[in-house]
Amino acid sequence: MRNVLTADSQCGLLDSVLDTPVSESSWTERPSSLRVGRRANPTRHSSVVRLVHDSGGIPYPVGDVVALDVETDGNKVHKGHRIFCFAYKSNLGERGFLRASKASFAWALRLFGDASKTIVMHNMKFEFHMFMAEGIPIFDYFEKGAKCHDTMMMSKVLNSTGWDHDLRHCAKAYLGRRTEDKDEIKLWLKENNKVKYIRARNGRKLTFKDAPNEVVQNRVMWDVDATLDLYYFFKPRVDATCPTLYETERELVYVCADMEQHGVRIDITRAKTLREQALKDIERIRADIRYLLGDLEVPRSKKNKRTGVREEIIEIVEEMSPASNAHLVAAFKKMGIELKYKTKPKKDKRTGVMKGGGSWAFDEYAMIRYVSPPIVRIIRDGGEDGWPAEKFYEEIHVAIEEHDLDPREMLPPLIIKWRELSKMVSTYYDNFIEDCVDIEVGPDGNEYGILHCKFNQAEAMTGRFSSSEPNLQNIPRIMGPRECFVTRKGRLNWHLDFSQVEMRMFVHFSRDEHMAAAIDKDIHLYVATRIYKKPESEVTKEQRKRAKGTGFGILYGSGAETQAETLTKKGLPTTVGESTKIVAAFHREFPSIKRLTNSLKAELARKGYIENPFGRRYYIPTKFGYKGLNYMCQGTPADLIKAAMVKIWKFIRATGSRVKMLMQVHDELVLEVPPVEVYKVIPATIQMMEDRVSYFVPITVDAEVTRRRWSEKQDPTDLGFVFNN
DNA sequence: CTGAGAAGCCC
DNA sequence: GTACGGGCTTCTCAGT
Repeated sequence: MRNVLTADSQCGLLDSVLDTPVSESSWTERPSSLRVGRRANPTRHSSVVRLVHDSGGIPYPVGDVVALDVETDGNKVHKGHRIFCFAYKSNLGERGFLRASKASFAWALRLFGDASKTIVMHNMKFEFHMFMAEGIPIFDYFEKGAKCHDTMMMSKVLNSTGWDHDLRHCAKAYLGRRTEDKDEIKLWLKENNKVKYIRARNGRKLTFKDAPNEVVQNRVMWDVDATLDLYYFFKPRVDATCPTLYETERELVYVCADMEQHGVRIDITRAKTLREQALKDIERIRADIRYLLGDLEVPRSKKNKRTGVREEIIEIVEEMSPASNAHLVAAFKKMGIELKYKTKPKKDKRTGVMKGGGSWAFDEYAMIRYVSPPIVRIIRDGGEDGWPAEKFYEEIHVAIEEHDLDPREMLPPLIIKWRELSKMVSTYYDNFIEDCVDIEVGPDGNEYGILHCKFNQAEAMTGRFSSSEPNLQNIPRIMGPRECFVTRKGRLNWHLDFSQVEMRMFVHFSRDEHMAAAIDKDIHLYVATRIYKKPESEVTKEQRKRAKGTGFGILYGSGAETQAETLTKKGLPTTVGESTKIVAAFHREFPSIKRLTNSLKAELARKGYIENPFGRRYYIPTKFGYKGLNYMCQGTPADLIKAAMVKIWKFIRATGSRVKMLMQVHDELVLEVPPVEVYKVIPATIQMMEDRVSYFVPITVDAEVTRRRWSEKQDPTDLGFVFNN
């Protein structure tokens, strides 16, 4: 195994670092609770790997560029995971490996506060969280001019359409590093986690912290080494192509870190109540289905290991699972429903290659086609309005009776409801209940907690954020989950959203005068008047819906077939012939769109990429040129809101405001505001988000406010707030 | 234990 | 000839 600490030492400073004696006490200060795979006395191999000890006198780097990386016992700071060691390497070749201790954090404090240093990290938001948990005031230092750089964000802005911006991929792609060394620690964990008695002894899975010193050191030194080299690789390229975009993303890391750290407040009791209710409903549906179906005979195929021949085994299933395709096939067959619809192959996101498809389909659209109109109507209405299970249930029974339908028609709607409910439980309620921290009991006796999610800056190709662990960007608009999101005590949550922003971008890039004139009214209605050549008063609701669907379809680059399918799925039965006509009419009325698409394709062919107004480049393979329009219309608002977030965050901090940013949902920003600050902050914020001059149509912001629950979002004027711009 | 496929939630 | 944009999570199943 290569020892990174003693390899290629380039200067005397390094030697002085390495010669620092390892004190016995520094190791006993924070003894690991574990001795797994570790030598009893680490000092014994200090002749092999010499350490910068953590008992004071840690050498401070002379080099002005310092790469930093931490190792932790988990990746959730709010769950108590902490740094157990970290490492650095400077541009002068100085390196060090530090165990977590008062002294080493004091060292880090000095470094982060040192405006003469450039600190380089890969995914620095993580380091920020971890060092802030140790008391290092990262945000204050930002304001005092400390410069932290993030090679992950550099990678992202240089290649927004790339997927992998983690250290492993960057080091491999840009530095030609071999990644086997980096994986050593993972392999160690994998091996040792397999050993049951080791896990049993500790009562938990092993983490990086449990790995032997050498393994940890090799890993963290590999990381800082790669990070530093990546910085020098990326820096000139960023400076040459997109310095402003990078600066926004870099500063935005602080904003995201702040949002993630603050978190949103959850009414845990409400989540528990809703969960219980959903489970009750599920139980009832389960019983009904059981009554309908009885036992199911489900064929299973297994390959014989020896012969390689497929064997069919019949499994008797008493309780079917609505998520199991095999169960559904058996259930439909038993009900005597002839299976008709198969799943379609889907494009692999990365390669664009068609994958999958060919199984029997049981998604909602397929289900709807198996039942008669009264049931379809209930499924549709119930879905749109978010009926409680009880009502849904009643309606189905009534419909069966009134229309004298075959009771077997109950199966599809019951499955749909079952899936919907279990989705609510496992994706939303369960996570709300389990992931909350800082739990407290409110004056109403309810339990409240804080939910921290991740906002990822380097995931979406267009430049949007994504959210995960848990994802706060896909909370259902109807039904229970939004009831669980509550304001903090003495705060209002303000939801500021860009109005019709994708459509506005559409108009901006196409320079369509007529659409521009209608954008502040009802754009979809206007499009309908043009497509159908009718005055507004004669446009039906359906026609408007079709026009709206067509607008989005074109924005997404879709053809007539998909349009027809999408509209039909949405309850507007449309043939391919009809949709072809509508799409043609759209292009006839708004020829600027075709021109725009073509010019973007031409730009792509010429340069190999297209670039949005913020300098974000999309390297799109030519065959995916149809995506260009969408990337521009989706990516531009993404950068617009990112820039606004940085401005707003700086404003909040500069004015000593107590406003906090809570979350971002693509075209919407949620701020937590003390009532006394509403007039000071909200108009200013809206102004920072809006842009009434740079675009062909003004970019405007709508505000809504929640006093208590997200599900009860209101118009601010209804609460007595009046803004006159 | 992992990966693929299906489903379903958001903008 | 080509075809609906961008995300995340959960569940099941089959083969490792």
